[in-house]
Amino acid sequence: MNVARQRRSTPQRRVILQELQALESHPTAAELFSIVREKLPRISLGTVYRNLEVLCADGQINKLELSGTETRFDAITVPHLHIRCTGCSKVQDLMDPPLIAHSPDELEGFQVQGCRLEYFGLCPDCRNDENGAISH
Amino acid sequence: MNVARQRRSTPQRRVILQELQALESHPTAAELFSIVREKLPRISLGTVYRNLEVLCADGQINKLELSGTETRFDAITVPHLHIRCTGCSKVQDLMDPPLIAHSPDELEGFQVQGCRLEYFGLCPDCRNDENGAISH
DNA sequence: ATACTTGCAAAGGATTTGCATTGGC
DNA sequence: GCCAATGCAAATCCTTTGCAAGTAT
Repeated sequence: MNVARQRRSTPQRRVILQELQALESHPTAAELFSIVREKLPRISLGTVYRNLEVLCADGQINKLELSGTETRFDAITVPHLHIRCTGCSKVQDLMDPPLIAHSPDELEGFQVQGCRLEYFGLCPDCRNDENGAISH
Repeated sequence: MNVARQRRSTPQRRVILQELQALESHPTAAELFSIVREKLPRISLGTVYRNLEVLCADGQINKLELSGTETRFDAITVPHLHIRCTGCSKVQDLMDPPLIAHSPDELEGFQVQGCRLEYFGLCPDCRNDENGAISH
């Protein structure tokens, strides 16, 4: 069994949470690292990863494991859907999703724990780029 | 612009596709590598990755980029949903999904290309293990 | 004082890539 | 013969981990 470890309040953990809450974006660990480093120049990337893990475990933030990209994090605790840009990889909350997925308790023998519904496409900026010139 | 490269038919490419089509599972590149190696002992993992990429580009197989795990591949070209076991990471097709996600053409400024709906939970085997003893 | 946290560096795992060689066409 | 494809190994990218030192409680 998992013995619940008691948490300590450290400047690192506080700043990481605070910066994440201040962002409306969904940064990767590396992005958050460079933001937090402005406040705490000596912080290490490992500490960021460890604290993101702890904050997730405590339910203060969410880990977004979207398709095929780096893990991203957000501080919004209410369930919501995301759309990811296939051009620039930006992830945005969907405020007005076309449908909300629901999870039955059981599916074909599986005990269902949840589901993930994620849209992807080109964000407004990348649509313009496509119209413009650059192809990949 | 992408100049379409002409494809050659190699034993490696043929066996990779054939073995993937013969599987009802959704193997990772590494799993497929060890299966294919029984037929072609000298094949390298890099070749498997490169061919999976090519076969995807040609629409003969699909890449499954599910939450936070390794990329998996399947040879089923009709759209369908998946459920992933959070215990053993097995991925199974959902033959009778509780809902089918649909994609509008546009969402909040994004040009929608598609969406992914994925369930996760404990597969029958892992449910038994939980009831048994082991906790992580 | 205890034991959770940190910084640092090294290790890990998945995937990609450089390069000389092989082999479809 | 040309150039795509291969095998091999090294490189890359993201993430985790070991460890000694630091610090919240």
